[in-house]
Amino acid sequence: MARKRSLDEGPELRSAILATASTLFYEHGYAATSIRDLAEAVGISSSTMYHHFKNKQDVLHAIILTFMQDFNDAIVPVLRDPSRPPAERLSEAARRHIEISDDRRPELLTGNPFRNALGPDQLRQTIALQRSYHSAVRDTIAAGCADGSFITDNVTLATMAVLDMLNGVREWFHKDGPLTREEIIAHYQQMIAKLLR
Amino acid sequence: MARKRSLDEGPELRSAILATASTLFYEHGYAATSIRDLAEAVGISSSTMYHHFKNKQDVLHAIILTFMQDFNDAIVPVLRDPSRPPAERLSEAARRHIEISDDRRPELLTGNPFRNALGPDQLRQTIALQRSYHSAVRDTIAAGCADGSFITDNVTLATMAVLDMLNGVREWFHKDGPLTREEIIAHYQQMIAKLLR
DNA sequence: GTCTATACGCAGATAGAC
DNA sequence: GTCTATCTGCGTATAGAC
Repeated sequence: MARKRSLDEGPELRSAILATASTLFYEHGYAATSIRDLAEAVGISSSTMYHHFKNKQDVLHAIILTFMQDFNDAIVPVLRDPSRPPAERLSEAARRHIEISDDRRPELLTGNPFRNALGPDQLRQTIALQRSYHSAVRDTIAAGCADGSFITDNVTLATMAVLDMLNGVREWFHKDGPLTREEIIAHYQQMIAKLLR
Repeated sequence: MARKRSLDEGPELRSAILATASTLFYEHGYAATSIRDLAEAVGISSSTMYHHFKNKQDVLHAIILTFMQDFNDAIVPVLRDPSRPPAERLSEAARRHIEISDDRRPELLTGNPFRNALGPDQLRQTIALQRSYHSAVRDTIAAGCADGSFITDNVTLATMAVLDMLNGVREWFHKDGPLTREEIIAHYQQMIAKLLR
């Protein structure tokens, strides 16, 4: 477990810490992962951790913030692209949502224990990012209703249903399962279309 | 926080411990909740905890097991009732799923950190219970496809989509929000019907 | 920038009085 | 059946050498 690191990987050390930390947090939780566990898994001493991060909370915050920003950067522009019809935008967003949350599974640290481990400002920041993503999805569904391509009794609930469906995938999908990720994406795109028609 | 308990509530003490523990675990996580935190919140000493439970892990296991058994007992018979058509069974199951997971929100302790805190046998038990619920939903959807009341390209994925939709509700629903729980249930029943048509 | 050594408190769990 | 007192190890975080 505690391999020695080569001396020239200094610049990438911060990223390595974040990658390892996200896996440990995802698997065992924030409180159950000690700085010593993390340092050992990375192959450094625990004091070196404190040279790169102020404290354990900041490691968590960096993981969550980076991921959510990347997530939004990859999907919100698609949803907000006025040159494409809403149905197409939502379908492409669904693909990316599934892909990113699968590819970077351990970085998606949600639930009360993670939320409550953040400081007040850090929490506000993540809530704002989540809200901006939710709004983009909601606005796209509303736009589809406005132009007649979608039908739903309640835009807010349809938004939550779609998001929860998409978020669920990474909880049960395994790449060695009976269906490829591409197949799952295609089926989910169809199910979302059905839900909104 | 640390009120003294009256001396005659001995028989209910175990339940009180479980109720308080589920809230603390749900809010802060398993590892972040110490036996001392729990004892203080209940109003007893930490050693009294060990008189009622072998260790902290067994408190978690008792919460999860009790909830999952109650959940299955309340819903699986509905799904397996041969006297009702599949669509009606699924709709009633959706109602109960939303109601129970809202009413007993803190007892639904899911995710890797909770799973990995259980012992191997305890984990097997919870997986078996989850599987039997999933199978009941899946079989109901398959039965609806067989008799022509449901249409779906993939029964397994439709099952997961429905379950993830339903599980999502308790994450964002608050009783002081714009919609009542009844309204949400009705909309979700409709969305599920649409998804399977 | 990384290490060893360490401060200091809190964790799970137990002993034994009442 | 509940308590006070306590064991022992591990937690976060820091000091200070190299």
